[in-house]
Amino acid sequence: MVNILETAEETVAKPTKRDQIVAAACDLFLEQGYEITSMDAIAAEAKVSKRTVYSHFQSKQFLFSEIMGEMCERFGDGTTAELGPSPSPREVLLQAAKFMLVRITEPGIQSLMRTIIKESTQFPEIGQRFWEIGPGHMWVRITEYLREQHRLGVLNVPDPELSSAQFQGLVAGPHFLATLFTGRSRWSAADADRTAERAVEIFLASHQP
Amino acid sequence: MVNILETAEETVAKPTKRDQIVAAACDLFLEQGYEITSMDAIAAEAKVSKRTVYSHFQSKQFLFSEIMGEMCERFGDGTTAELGPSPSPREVLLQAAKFMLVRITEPGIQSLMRTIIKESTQFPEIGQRFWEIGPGHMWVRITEYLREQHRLGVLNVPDPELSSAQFQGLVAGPHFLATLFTGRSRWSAADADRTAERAVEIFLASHQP
DNA sequence: GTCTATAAATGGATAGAC
DNA sequence: GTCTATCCATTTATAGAC
Repeated sequence: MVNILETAEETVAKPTKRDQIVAAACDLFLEQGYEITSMDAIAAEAKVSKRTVYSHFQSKQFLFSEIMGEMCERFGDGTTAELGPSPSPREVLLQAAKFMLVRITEPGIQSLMRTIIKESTQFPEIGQRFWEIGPGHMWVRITEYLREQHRLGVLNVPDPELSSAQFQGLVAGPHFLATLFTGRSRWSAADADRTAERAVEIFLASHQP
Repeated sequence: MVNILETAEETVAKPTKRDQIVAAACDLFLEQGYEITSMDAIAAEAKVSKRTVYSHFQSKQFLFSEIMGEMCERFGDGTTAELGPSPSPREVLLQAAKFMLVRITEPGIQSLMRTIIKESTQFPEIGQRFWEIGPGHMWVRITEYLREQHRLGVLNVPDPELSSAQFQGLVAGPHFLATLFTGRSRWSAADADRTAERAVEIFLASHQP
């Protein structure tokens, strides 16, 4: 029911048929997954004939890939901000942790991640793309940041790649694992700040020089 | 191609038709997921007519639910061992961490988890069951253990539920996150021991009284 | 229990008119 | 670009013989 993807330009003007199709497909794919969602259902939801869908998107696979790719890009926006420069590692990591948690706890994003994980065996390029833009990108950036802090002697991080992954696990774990299997977690967006702070505390306490 | 589920009783005797069906369905469901796998394919893989499949399992949903439930049970075996009593929290947590990593890095289990995540919107009871038997069970046990250690003054764990989840994230994160999206991780089963040790170190360093 | 054959429904994709 | 109507392949599930 949540529509993440909206055409940026001129949301005021009445939506074109294509927009309607994209919105409908977006909702249904995220809600049900690729296989279950039929082109009939998309056409119906978009209040458009099935032929119109096919005149805009040559196939179901193409439509799905197009939409998911676009959503990955949208998801990536905002993760490009630099990590620091900031006075203390505590501030930098806290900012990163909070950013991750904001992202992870958005309902739309949860559906997106779930759908990508679901279909990543059939559409590996989508999983890869999301990884590179989202968690993978964050992992690389934190890795580089930690490596630098280690070099400067501010932190003790002999294996920055592993530490970076552990940081991500520490931050995201509580909100993530249960959600994947049961659909809900003990912690919600309201707990995000506290979770972030606790994660950073734990991480820093064990990486002092 | 990996068959996790095998009938425990009399694996020596020649497999019954039912066994063949179960084995085939197991393979195909884990490999392709619920929707894509057809009853035709299962019958073919089991070298049995489709009618025979239906005489053993009343529907595709039933077959899937039955098999996944059974695999959850098998997965749960071994997680029931007690946490401790052991001299040091380090030993107990290390044992738990290694156990988790052994489980997580098994190829068969990865397929299982992936399939459960995929189908947990359609079959929520399966996701729930797996959670309760697997990660959720571990989470509860570690929570209780940490609560007790806090009470005894051995560790400082003001919020055992959160700490338990963080411990899981710390241990599983590196092997888990990338695998879900890209299908492979930078760390493999060979790194498991080191990952476990590092996770326990980090956790303990930040929970000293 | 097991098979071949088939029913009944659905889904992806297209034809051709407007 | 858009629509109605339709083709064709596939899929779940069942009938009835052995």
